[in-house]
Amino acid sequence: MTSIKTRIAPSPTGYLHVGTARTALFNYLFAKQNKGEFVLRIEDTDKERSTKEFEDDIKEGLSWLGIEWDHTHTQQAEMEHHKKVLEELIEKGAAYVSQEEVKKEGDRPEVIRFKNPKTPITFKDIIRGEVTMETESLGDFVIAKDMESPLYHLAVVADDANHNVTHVIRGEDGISNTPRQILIQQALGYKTPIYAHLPLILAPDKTKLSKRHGAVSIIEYKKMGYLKEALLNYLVLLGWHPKGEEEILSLEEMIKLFSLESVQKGGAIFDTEKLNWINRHYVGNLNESEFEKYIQNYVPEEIINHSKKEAIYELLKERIDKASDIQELHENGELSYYYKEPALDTDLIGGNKKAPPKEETIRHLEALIEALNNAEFTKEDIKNAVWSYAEEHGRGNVLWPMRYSLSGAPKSPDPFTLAEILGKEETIKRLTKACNALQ
RNA sequence: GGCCCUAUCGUCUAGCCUGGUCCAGGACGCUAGGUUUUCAUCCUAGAAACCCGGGUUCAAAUCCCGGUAGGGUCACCA
Repeated sequence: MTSIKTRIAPSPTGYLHVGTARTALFNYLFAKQNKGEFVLRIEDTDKERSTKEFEDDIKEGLSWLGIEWDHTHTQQAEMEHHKKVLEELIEKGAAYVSQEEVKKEGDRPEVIRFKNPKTPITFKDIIRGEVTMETESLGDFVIAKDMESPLYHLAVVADDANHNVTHVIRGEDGISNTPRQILIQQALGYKTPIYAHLPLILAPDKTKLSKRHGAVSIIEYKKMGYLKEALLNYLVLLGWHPKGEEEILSLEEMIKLFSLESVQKGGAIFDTEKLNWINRHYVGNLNESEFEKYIQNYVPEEIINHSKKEAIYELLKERIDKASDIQELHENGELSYYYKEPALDTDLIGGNKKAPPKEETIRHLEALIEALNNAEFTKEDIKNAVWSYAEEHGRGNVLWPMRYSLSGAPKSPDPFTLAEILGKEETIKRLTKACNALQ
């Protein structure tokens, strides 16, 4: 049995987007679980549009995700071989130099066309079964601009054969290219690889991902603060599902459980909500130091230098889906109260809806100040100092003013945690200020 | 338009090959309730789907046929 080899063959004319990343992942998974090889081939035959920047982005994205390739090569480096294949094709009479009408700028008067035998092509697709296509309408398609400039179909066939690629796992948009490639393989006497055409990842409007809709670089997801484990986990669930009901999977588990045969046929819409949920799950598993490192570029200085930053981080952890959410929290004023005395809206001190008369709220605040003056300042002690009073006068009536006085925000963590983080002096100060504001 | 692919809750999907155990299961989201005020977390409950029409069969989400809908692809791009 020959050993299995798969490849991901992106062209450096665009970023590594989620579609390509998912295709790479499936290729990787299939190769690894079969103890085979996974290679990266940069398809840069289009010299005008290929850039180093995109090539770097593709490699950076794959590396970040942990999708490691065993070998890499560019098609530019295969030029000599392509030329030889082209010559062989012409020699065999399977391709010919064709005189062309120059229709648009850049057109050449002479190109190389494949002599299409126009026989119907049937190929085996692991995901879709047998697929048959007529090739009549393809005509004598162009396979090279000249002997030095092979085009996609020729290069793909030459490279896959030359590098012994056994399984071509690619997006469904490649399915209509397959007959052309098989025709070339047959003319050359090459073995046809086994195909598997993956369902497309769709934008929310059910169309193919495009530059204006979702086809951004994977690196952008990294910048938004998505964890690679989460993105990988979400991606593997797009078009495939493990047998059991557990959806949270590590790369190792994916390699073990993945099955190309059970890949879905229909396209899958990319759902940011679920990605966020999965990311939140992985964020929750981060330990203290991992979490601190994870959010370091998103947290304001004041929090980083805060004496109680560990406690604040713990709170932050359960309020975010991804690191960049912290910036949003900050902009909404849900962070500044940890280090800065908040501005209070006197109408909100008593409560956000059915607030009791302010005389009553003043009394509660005074009682809180007195109780806290004599308390130790751990969360537990604070709660104990205040709890029976709050029970007696209505939790909402007492605890809301306490919480709001400390945070100045309609939404925030509970007042005990807040008070502990602020410390006794600052807590009493803010409570007193709220009390005075009501007079 | 030609060729091709696809069709289960809003979304990702299990089940389909080997018809009955499926008045269709899970997850995200949503709704309601609960957990020491608000927000978040967490817990519990709930609403929510077999595209349509024929056929085969005692029995169809599952098999067959036909529609319909959606998508992909038709470059001297990859």
